[in-house]
Amino acid sequence: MKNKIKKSAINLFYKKGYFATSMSTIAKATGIRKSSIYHHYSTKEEILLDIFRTTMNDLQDALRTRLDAAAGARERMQAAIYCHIIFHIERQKEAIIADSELRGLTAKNYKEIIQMRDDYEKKIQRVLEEGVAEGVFVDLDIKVISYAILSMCTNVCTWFKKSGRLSKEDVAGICSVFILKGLASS
Amino acid sequence: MKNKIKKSAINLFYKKGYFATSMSTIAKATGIRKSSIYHHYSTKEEILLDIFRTTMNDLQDALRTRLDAAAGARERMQAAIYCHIIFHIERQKEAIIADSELRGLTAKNYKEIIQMRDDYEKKIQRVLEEGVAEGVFVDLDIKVISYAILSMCTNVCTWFKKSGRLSKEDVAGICSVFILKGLASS
DNA sequence: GTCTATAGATGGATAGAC
DNA sequence: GTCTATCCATCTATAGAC
Repeated sequence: MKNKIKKSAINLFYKKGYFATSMSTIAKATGIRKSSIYHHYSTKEEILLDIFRTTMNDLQDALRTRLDAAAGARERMQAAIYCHIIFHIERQKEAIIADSELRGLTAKNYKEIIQMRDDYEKKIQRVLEEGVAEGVFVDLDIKVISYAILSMCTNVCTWFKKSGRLSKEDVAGICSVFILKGLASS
Repeated sequence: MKNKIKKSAINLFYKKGYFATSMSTIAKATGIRKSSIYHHYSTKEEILLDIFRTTMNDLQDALRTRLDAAAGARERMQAAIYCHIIFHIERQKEAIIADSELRGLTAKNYKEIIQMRDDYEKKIQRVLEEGVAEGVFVDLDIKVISYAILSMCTNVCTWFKKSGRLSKEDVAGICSVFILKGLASS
């Protein structure tokens, strides 16, 4: 049941946003009364936090697995781009929530999630540093470029349409070629 | 006074988000009672719409001016990147609102703003097409690459810090070099 | 573990005096 | 053009029965 509530919340937060979604709407979508939700979650924010934790953890795990399986900065960057984009398409709803509902978290929870996001960014920045050290990437501003890459790959979840012209692998391929060309030292 | 209300709303929508901001909070920040707001705006949504219209119009105007002053696809793309990034830093608060509060608009207003955004995107896509036709840009997926470029340039407003290491021109320069390198045919 | 009922606060918006 | 006062809906959350 806890999972049914979470799924309803994901759909509603995705469609209407966190603050525009009420506990009674979540309850209705789940098929129970709103007071019953409080048996599983003590506050509305806890539902949001649960979604954040799951999403961020799964994203971290996916990246770790893909990075470990690749050798050399160029291949590792390509693996990271594919992984990030495909995750943000497959988990489109949660990705949009994780990307736009940070303001729904109070200080303590906010810090926890920001920490996870920072760790993730640092992994990408390390791959960029490796590439510069290996001489396969041109010398660049690691911070700005890492934000640029993550922004364009994250934002895919806002415009990608499953019924559209391109598959998720197509999009990952197009972005990957563009980014790696921009990074290349030669 | 209408402008004072708008400025308070911009600060609050930026800090807390549209749905988490109440009319009474806007009134308090403006130094009037909430009923007085309704003499200037008939609904809360109208305040948001006013912010959207102003921001989008100013952005459109800025791009038009900069594009008209540049010749050749490469220079025109560079002008667009600088223009877009510097606008999103100088008007950081409004840019974040315009980028994240679309769900606060009801159907009719939503369509109006989406139309403006689409027009803007098409201008960027036209520059990409020019570049491919001129042979200065590699043959690429215009739609995906235009979204990629706009995503990374728009998102600058979420991480840029005025007290930070880099000026807005620095950031525009770094992104511009990266993007133009990724686009170049040679 | 879900229910009915309700507390207690706050939301957007309006009426009418000045 | 701003004020006081208020309407009515809805919000998050809790109490206590079953």
